[in-house]
Parts: sequence; structure tokens; C-alpha cells
Amino acid sequence: MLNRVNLLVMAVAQVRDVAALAGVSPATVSNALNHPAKVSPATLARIQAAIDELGYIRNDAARQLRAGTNHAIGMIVLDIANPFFTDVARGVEDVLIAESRPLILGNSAQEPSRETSYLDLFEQQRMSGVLITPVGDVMDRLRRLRDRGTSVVLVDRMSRAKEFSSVSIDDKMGGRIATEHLLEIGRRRIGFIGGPAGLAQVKTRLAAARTAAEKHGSGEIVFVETETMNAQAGRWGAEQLLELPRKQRPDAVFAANDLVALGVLQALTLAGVRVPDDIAIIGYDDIEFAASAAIPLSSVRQPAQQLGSAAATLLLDVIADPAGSTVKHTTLKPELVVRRSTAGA
Amino acid sequence: MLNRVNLLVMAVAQVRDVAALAGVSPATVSNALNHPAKVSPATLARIQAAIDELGYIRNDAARQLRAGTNHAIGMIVLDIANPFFTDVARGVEDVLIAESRPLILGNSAQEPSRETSYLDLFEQQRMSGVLITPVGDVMDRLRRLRDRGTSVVLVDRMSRAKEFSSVSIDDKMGGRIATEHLLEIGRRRIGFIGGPAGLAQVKTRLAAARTAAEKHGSGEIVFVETETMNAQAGRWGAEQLLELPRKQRPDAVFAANDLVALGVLQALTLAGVRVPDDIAIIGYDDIEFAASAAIPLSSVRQPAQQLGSAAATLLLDVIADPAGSTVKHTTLKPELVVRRSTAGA
DNA sequence: CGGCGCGATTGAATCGTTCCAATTTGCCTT
DNA sequence: AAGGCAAATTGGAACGATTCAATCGCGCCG
Repeated sequence: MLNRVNLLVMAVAQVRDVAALAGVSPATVSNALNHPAKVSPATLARIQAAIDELGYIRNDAARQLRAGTNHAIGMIVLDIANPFFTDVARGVEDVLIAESRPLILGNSAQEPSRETSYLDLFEQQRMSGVLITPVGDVMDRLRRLRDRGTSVVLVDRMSRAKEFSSVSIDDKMGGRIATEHLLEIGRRRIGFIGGPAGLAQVKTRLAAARTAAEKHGSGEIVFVETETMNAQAGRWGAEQLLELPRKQRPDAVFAANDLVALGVLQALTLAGVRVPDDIAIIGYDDIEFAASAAIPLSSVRQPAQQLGSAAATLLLDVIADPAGSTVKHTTLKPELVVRRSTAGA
Repeated sequence: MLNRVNLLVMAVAQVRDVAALAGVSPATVSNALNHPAKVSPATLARIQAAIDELGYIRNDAARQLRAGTNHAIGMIVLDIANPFFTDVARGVEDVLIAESRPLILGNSAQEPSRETSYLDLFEQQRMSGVLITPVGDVMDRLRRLRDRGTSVVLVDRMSRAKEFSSVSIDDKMGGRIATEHLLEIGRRRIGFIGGPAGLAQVKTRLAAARTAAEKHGSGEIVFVETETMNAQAGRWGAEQLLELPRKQRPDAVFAANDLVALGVLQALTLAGVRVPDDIAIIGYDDIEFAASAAIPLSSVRQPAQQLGSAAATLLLDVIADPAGSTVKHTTLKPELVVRRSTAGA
């Protein structure tokens, strides 16, 4: 019956068609594709020719079903519109492409519901590995994922319980050096803008800033919590600060990332506030656009691409040896980059 | 035997386990999941309870194999590091999430080989739809994809042969209005920086610029071809212009996108060239960072998110009715945004 | 010259779900 | 009360590849 159909509708070629054309069995075609060493060179060539002639493309669903696992790697980033995360993704991509493993990129946009739906997807797909910068409380989900055979590596976030391997950048240090820098140039009231407060990166950077201010003695942190971390949130945050009574207005802003910092810069400039004279600004990430901003932005540089490639490499290790008893945590160091937005006294 | 294994290794639950626990057949569970209307409310509840208790997650590979098609949509963008494309992607995401269709995002990084490997992936996965901004010559691949049942919509690029539906932004108009603007503020020699020249967007914008210059009479276009279109390419392109003999040096630059424009701005500023006095600059896309640049950048605004959502919507239409005889081309209009980089005479 | 061993090849079972046709259940109509 | 009909449920055959044990050929050694 299939044969009759073939005459009418040019059906898509399958292994058995390739096998028939090459004069071998389907099993041999499969071997040629997956274990070429097992097949004699002559047969290999004949099969390859048949594949080309028929334009055969294997059906991944069937393959995965039988194999039990998906070759692809899933990644969930916090915000695809933030150049920091696209840089991380590129680092990941570079490593995975070399292994010819497809990368499935999902954007949680800092929304737990979207994060969850991507986790659902990855779980249904039986991904072999997942890279995630978590937003919501997903530890249970990740544990289940791992129990089902999907390896997990946390990106830019240490696992509290230390149960998952992770690659992160030292946010404590970053928060500290940014704050110390502002204190050193003589600022005392520092507005910290970012959020939501529950986000690990925000929490840690803020805590480190507070610690540094306390240690200094006369420093003080004013926290303005935002819902997300883009330029719009930055503009909103700056407006909050400007509404404060004159005496409570900060003389510096520490933005939780560069997008926020750029928004702050815009709003302050628009309001006639001089940067850095009246209010200094420091951002975080050192995205490419920080240097080319109206007033070039000081920032805490994070090695984004390196973070990505380290995470991908680590994930591949975990996949290769899931039972590997050692959970590994790699921490990279951030670096202070001083530009005009915090220049001079 | 499976039962014995179950006692030892807590195997992952499958439909038949859920069915057994709920006291129904696997077929009913499947119906509950896929055609709830066919199942009585009481049974539905029992099955749901069983699913929750066992933590059942369906195996997408098996599902796809039987269903013959993947519910997900694939998208290949030119450059994930370009905010324009991430904006487009967000527009797409918004539409797809509402339909609860996963989006698989691939980055060709303007490399034909990567584009091809993503097409391979999408073909193997039997995606139900693909959105693509092509780099290389992939028309044959796309045709094959379509013949196999994957719907295709081109983004930001009209299909020459008009055989695929597309959503694009009028590059001819964009090239024209940018050039006319430069001519109007008195510039005559315009450096066009972008590439590779084969890229549709570059080709069209450049041609439109040339046409506008010709029509004007005394305008002239100097084309500097770059390999890619990021800030680094912009810096390189600017250096090429600066190396020209004084008399041949342009008095304006039309950058093929804003990333390039920002690079040009950096390099010119570094070389002591005054913008816009000595050389005016206009970019393309009007990404968010254009407005907050050291010298706020004039640009040709493209409605990126709108482009994305239009493309996604169109793709869903095509998927719903692949035989729909009408190939549709939607074209959106760009808009001139004048800022300081082309201000004054 | 027969048997042995080894690489190459194959048949048939299998992965977990969906789909179709067929069956059962329960209710309404006459 | 019997027949008919719709709704709910079910058994079992797909989907298309991979895998493993079993078979086939063939050269070589004793």
C-alpha cells in the first residue's frame, strides 16, 4: 500500500527507502549513520549515495524515542534583551557548536511563569542538559529534572544547597568594589536601583554594598526596588530618587546592571542633574554600550562570554559523568572599570 | 519484568502507569490530555490526580513521532547580539506564548554554515514552522522544508521568487529617507558602511542610497564593505574612511545598522573628528542605545517588535492552512529619527 | 580439506504515545 | 419493554528509528 502512495504523493524518504536503494537492510543504514566504523567502506559509500539521492533526513523524534535522550541542550536566560545575557549565550554556543550539540534558547524575561513553561518543555523533551539562571523558586523542578537524567548547571548563581554545579561571577566582590569606588570619590549616600529584591544577583550585590558602606562608617545605602532591570526601570528608579526631599537625595547611584544605569543616566540628564558632579553613576556588567553612552559609564565588568563557555564546558562534563560525585563551583572575578560617570571628586 | 525493575529503580512514570492508577486504559489518558472534551469530567479528575501523584511528564519524542509533527517553531536570527533582533524575537515570543508554542531560537551570527546547521536541526525535528532572516543561499533548503510540511515565513526580507510569505520593513524607503536627510543638511559625500554586500538588507539600503544621491545630482556614495555588522566593524569602517586622502573623505556616514554607527562614532571621536560638524552619522534600526549614545544617534527606526509579532501571526496562519494559495507579503514602514549626530547645517 | 574466528550484515523487538475502529454503557423514544 | 443512539471507553496497530543477538561469508590455519 505504501508503494502505491509513493507513486501519488512523493512521500518523505525513510531508512527503509535508503536501505532498499543501497541494497542493504535498515539496520546497516542505521549503523552507517551512528557507528560508521562497523560498516565496510564500500557499503558506507553506497549508503551515502542513496541518502544524497533521496534527500533523506532522519526523524529525530524516532531517534530520541529509541535512544531515550535528546542530544540538545536547553538554556534559560533572564533577559534576552540584555546584552550581558546574549554574550553569555554566545559563549555557550561556541562550546556547543564544537560538539555539534544544538542549543535551545529560552527567555524567561524574569517571569517565573515563563521560566516554568520552558522547564516543562525541557522536561518533556528529555534534554540531556540544561543551563539556567533561575528567577523563581525552581530548585524542586531542577531536582526532578536531574533525577530524570537531565544534567543541570546553574549560571551566574550559586546553588544555596550546593547540590548543583554552577559557574558564577563573584557578586559579593562586585558589589563591594563598586561601593568602595563611590565612597573613595567622596560619595556618601548611594542609591541602589534594581530588583526584584528576591533575585539572587540583586540580593548579593545589595548586601555587599551595605556591608561596604557600614565598614566605611559614613556611607549609606538607599534601596529603590524595581520590578525588572531594563532602561525603563532605571528611568523610573531615578525619578523615585529625585522625588526625595533634597537632603535625602543621594549623591551617587549604583545600578544593578548597565541597562538600569543607562536609564538612570537618561532620566537624570533630562531632569537637569549633572552627572557625575551632582550624582555619580556606576553600572554593572560593562556591556558594550556602557562605553559609548552619552556620559561613558563606569561599571563592574563581568566576563560574560567566558562565563558562558565555562558553564557549557562544565555541563558537558556533568553529562559525560552524571554520577561524578563532585559538584563543582567555578567563580570568576569581576573588575572595576572607571569612566566619566564617576570621574573626579 | 518491568514490574520487578520498578521495585528497584523508581522508573519514570508513563501513560500506562497513570492509566493503571486511575483505573482506565492508556487511550483514555491520552484523550484526557489531548482531547479533554471526549472524556467525562469524573474520569478527567481521576486521571489528573493520578498524573499529579506520579509526577507524570509526557515524552515529547513519542508524541511527535506518532503525531508526525513538532509543535514548536524555529527561528533563525542574523545576530543575537544585535538588540534589533532580540526585539524582533520578543515580538515573536509574545505571539507564540499566547498559543503555548515553544520557540526555538537559533543564532546564525551571519555565518551560512551555522544557518545551515540550524536548518538541519529544524528539518530533523520536523518543526511545524520556521521563521528565518536568511544569510546564505538557502532557498533550496527552504523549499525542501516546505515540501516536507514545515511552513516557512521570511523575516525582514522579501522572497525574490515571491514563493514564501514574508514580513519586512521597507529597506528601499529607509535607504532613501536616510540619504535624503543627509543631503538636506548639506552633506554631499556619504560613506555607506555595512556588509557583506550580498546581504539583502545591505544591498537594498545601499541601492536606495545611490538612487537618492543620483536623483539629487551632486550627492555621492562611497561604499565601505564590512564582513559583519557590529561595533567593531564600524570602527574598522571608519578607519578606512579616515585613511582616504583629505579631499575624498566623506562629510557624512550612513551606517547599515546602529551597532556599526556606534562603532563609527567611537572611532571618529577617538580620531578627533567632530560629529556632526566634520562628519555627520546616521544609523539604522533605532535600537534603544542609539538615543543614549555619547552623541545621540540619528537613525531609521524600524518597528522591530511589531515585525516579530506580524511574522509570528502570519506563520501561524500559514501553518493553519498550508495550502492557502495566497502567499502574503507584509511590509512595514520605517521612520526617520533625527538626533544630534546629524543636527544642524 | 574441514573447521574456526572474525568482521559485516540482518531480522525482529522495542521505545512511549496517539489514533482509529470497535465496543460498552446508559438513556431516551415510541 | 425493546430498539436505537450518543457518549465514553478501549484494544491494538501504527509512527520511524535503533539495538542486540544471531547469521552469513570468507580467509586462514592445522
